[in-house]
Amino acid sequence: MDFETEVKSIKVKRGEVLQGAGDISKKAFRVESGCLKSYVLDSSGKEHIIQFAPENWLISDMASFFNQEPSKIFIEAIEDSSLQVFSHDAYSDLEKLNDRFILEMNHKLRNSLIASNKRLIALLCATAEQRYIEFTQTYPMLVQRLPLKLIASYIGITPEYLSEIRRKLAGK
Amino acid sequence: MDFETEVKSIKVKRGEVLQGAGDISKKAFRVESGCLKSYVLDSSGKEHIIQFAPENWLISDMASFFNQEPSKIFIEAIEDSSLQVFSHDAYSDLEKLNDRFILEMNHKLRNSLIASNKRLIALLCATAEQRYIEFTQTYPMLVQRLPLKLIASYIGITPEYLSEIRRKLAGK
DNA sequence: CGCGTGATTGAAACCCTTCAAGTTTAGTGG
DNA sequence: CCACTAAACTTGAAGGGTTTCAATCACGCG
Repeated sequence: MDFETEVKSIKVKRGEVLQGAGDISKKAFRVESGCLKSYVLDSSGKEHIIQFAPENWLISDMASFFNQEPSKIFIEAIEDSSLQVFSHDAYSDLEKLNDRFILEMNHKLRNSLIASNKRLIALLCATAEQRYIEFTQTYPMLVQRLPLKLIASYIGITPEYLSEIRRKLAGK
Repeated sequence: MDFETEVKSIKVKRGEVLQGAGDISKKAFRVESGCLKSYVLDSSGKEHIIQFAPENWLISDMASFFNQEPSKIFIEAIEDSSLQVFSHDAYSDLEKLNDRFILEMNHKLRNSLIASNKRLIALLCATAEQRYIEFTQTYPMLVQRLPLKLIASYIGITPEYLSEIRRKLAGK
């Protein structure tokens, strides 16, 4: 069993849901082209975006994928996309057989954790306006590419308020 | 060079700062007894707690430790504590020499990432009251042990407002 | 005892949300 | 390629959650 046999490529259309809350995640995705999002729904049904995944990003519900417990996260295509799909079994095998794979995964996990903590700090420390500015600096491509609505959800505010922030910033 | 030679134990007093913002982190800590916190200061100088580390927890500024870049994070003892200290060099050596160590670290990183994402989701989705209730359920020991002020900082609100939440919850 | 730190309370102010309406933009089928 | 419709964006007013500030109270420790 080698790498090739375990990883397949698929194409999905915008709006397609690859994983729903309640599922036990059996798959992780690497985006070849297009863009995905992962999100949760709060108690009032509002969507909160956890992650965007444009080209070359990995996306999965780690809690569900690694611990094989029911997911609370949705993964959905926000553009027509082409994806590599990693099965949980393939991941386990690679982890057992391939030292270099583990070390690489180690570095990816680290970087994800650093990024996650950075976002946490922003939510704790920064105002909505500061978070928006930081987002535009960190992901300039995504600002062009994504609807305002999704960016608002990512930085933790309403689209209406982001609209107001933009107007204010434009006026400077 | 083996594990023992690289890890030493130290004792620190409450209030002692083990790492300051601006430092390049050369150390990670495992708490044997006592409790540490890590935190950042926002632009107005207010403290926001990233992590508590009671017995058996690891604490470090991962961004600085792994990437050897200047830290934005403070690490400070909130009780008299006894610590194991891991140097960055020791970590690098262990990573090169010891497969089992990498795999273990892999699992720890995963769990940290899952926890970090969980907290992110709480900040995005839940009200302050819900976050406080979740905190009391997740860390019942810490609720006893820590001053309200620190818990407020951790869940991202002011001590005054947490006080109000507590009164309201007690009234039920 | 008295001092300092932490907890509580209340009032005013602020950030952000909600709701509702109107305008623009983008996707789709004829 | 245009027309139609749905979706995205903007705007404003009202309201809620949270902060700020200031004052008071409780308490552990020297």
